[in-house]
Amino acid sequence: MNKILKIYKLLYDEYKPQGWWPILMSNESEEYATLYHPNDFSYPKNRDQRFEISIGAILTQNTAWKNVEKALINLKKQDLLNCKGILRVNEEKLKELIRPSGYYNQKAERLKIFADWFSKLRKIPQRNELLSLKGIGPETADSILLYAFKIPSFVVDAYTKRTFYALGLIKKDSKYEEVKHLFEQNLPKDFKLYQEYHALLVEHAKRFYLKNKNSKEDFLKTKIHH
DNA sequence: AACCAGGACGTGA
DNA sequence: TCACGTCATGGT
Repeated sequence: MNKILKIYKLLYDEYKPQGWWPILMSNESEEYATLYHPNDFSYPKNRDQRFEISIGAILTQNTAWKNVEKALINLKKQDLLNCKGILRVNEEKLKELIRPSGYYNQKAERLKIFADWFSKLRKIPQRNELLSLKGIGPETADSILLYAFKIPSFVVDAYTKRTFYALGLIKKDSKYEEVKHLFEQNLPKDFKLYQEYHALLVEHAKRFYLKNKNSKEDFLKTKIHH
């Protein structure tokens, strides 16, 4: 078994399935929260849910999910968490609603641009189409493809790089596409596996590779060799 | 009370 | 191509 797949199995055995992507739900008392759904890999119910996941991917750029959740709830309460809603609301109002997620000036503009593109979307998007939109870089594009459209496109984030650099599997200055290829060339092309692997790496890195606070020794270091 | 979070873009060399 | 500054709120 190759090392990349072995690491996945070690992570999967260590942590519970993570159930990304978190979706906005309301409980009995009509309070909203984003919830994870372990072992649920069903295709997004409808167009609105694919849109919600995409918007979340944009809003979470360099931002803690808790802050994104606040923004999503603000939009939902105004019935604006859908393509038409984002197109309808005026940009200043949009800025106000997504303010908790940070960078709200640029993110508001980018949500508008994305909603405009999404409204004309009639087929599965290509990666290059997404990358051509202002505000969507490689990680956001891959997140949208993988979680909103269930296309096996591996997501590489800062946590992934930190962990794999610590394990000696990539260089510190490895490019996004290099790391992406490393995973995709060593894994079966399975969107469920890609989703779970990415989420598990985030969970692992939060425990062992928080910036400037890597106190504990990564258990993977000893186990990946035998 | 600094430091950082599930990045991306514009600029200058 | 690429290093660097910028964008911004909220949690620890």
